[in-house]
Amino acid sequence: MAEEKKYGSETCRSAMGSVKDALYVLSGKWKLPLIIALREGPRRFNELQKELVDITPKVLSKELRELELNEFVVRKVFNTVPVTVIYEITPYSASVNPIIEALKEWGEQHRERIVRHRKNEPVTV
Amino acid sequence: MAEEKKYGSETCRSAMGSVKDALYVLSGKWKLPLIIALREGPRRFNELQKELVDITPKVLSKELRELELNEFVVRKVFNTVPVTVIYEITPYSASVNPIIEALKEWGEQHRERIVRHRKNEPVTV
DNA sequence: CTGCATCCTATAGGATACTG
DNA sequence: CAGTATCCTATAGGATGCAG
Repeated sequence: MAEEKKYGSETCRSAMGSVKDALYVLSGKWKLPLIIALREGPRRFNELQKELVDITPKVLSKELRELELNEFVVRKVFNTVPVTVIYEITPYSASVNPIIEALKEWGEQHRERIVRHRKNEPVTV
Repeated sequence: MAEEKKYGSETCRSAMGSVKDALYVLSGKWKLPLIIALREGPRRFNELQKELVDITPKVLSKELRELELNEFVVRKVFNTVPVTVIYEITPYSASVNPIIEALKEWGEQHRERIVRHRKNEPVTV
C-alpha cells in the first residue's frame, strides 16, 4: 500500500479536522444569525425574514432546512388558515453556544481592528 | 427621517453583528487551518502547502496575504538564493484561540452527528 | 523556492414572480 | 402565510504554466 506522507503533528491535523467539521455545519452567511435569533424564542417564517433584514425567502428556507437536518431547529406546522409554521431551537443546539460566545466576544473586542479588504461592508449590522 | 423598524432584541442584533464581524475575518476555507498550523511554529511557503494537503499555491498565497493584513501572520523574507520566506504567527493571533478551541471541541464531540448534505466529504482530514 | 498570471468551474446567494 | 420556481451574478476556489 502507498503509505502517504503526513505533515505537521498529529494533534495539529486532528485539530484542523475537527474545526473543519464544526465550520461545515455552521457554514453559510445566515446559520449563526438564525440560531442567535431563535435562541430568543420560537419564530415564524416571516418574523425571521424581518429580523434577518436582508435575507430572501429562498435563502431563508434553504438555511432553515439545513439547520433542521442537523437537528438545530425544529419545524412545527399548525393547521390554521392560513397555515402557521413555527421554528424553534432544539436543546441540542445549545452545544454551539460556546462557539457563538467565543465569536461574539472576539467580534466585540476586535471590531475596530478588522480590515475589510474586499468591500466596504458596514461594521455593525 | 424614516425611522427604520428593528426586529428582535437589541442584544440579539448586536450579537449577530459581532459574530458576523468575527466570521468575516476568519472566513475562507483555509484561514483557521493555517492559523492552527502556524501555532505550532513558523513555516515556509511550501511547508504550508504540504501540510494543508489540498491547497493550491494561488489560494495559499491569497489566504496568507489576508491573514497578514489582519495581523495574524508576519511574513519574513531572507535574502538567500533562492529566497527563503518564513511565515509566523503574531502574538495578537492568540486572541482567536478561544474560537478555535470552541470549534475544535464541538467538532470532536459531534463529528458523528454531522449531516453532510452537499457532498460526500471525508469526515476526517 | 516563492508565488503571480491566466483561465475555469462550482456554488452561494440574491431578485423577482408566483402558488397552495 | 409560507414558501417554491426561475433566473442571475459574484466570488471562492481550483488547474496549470510561468517568472524572479
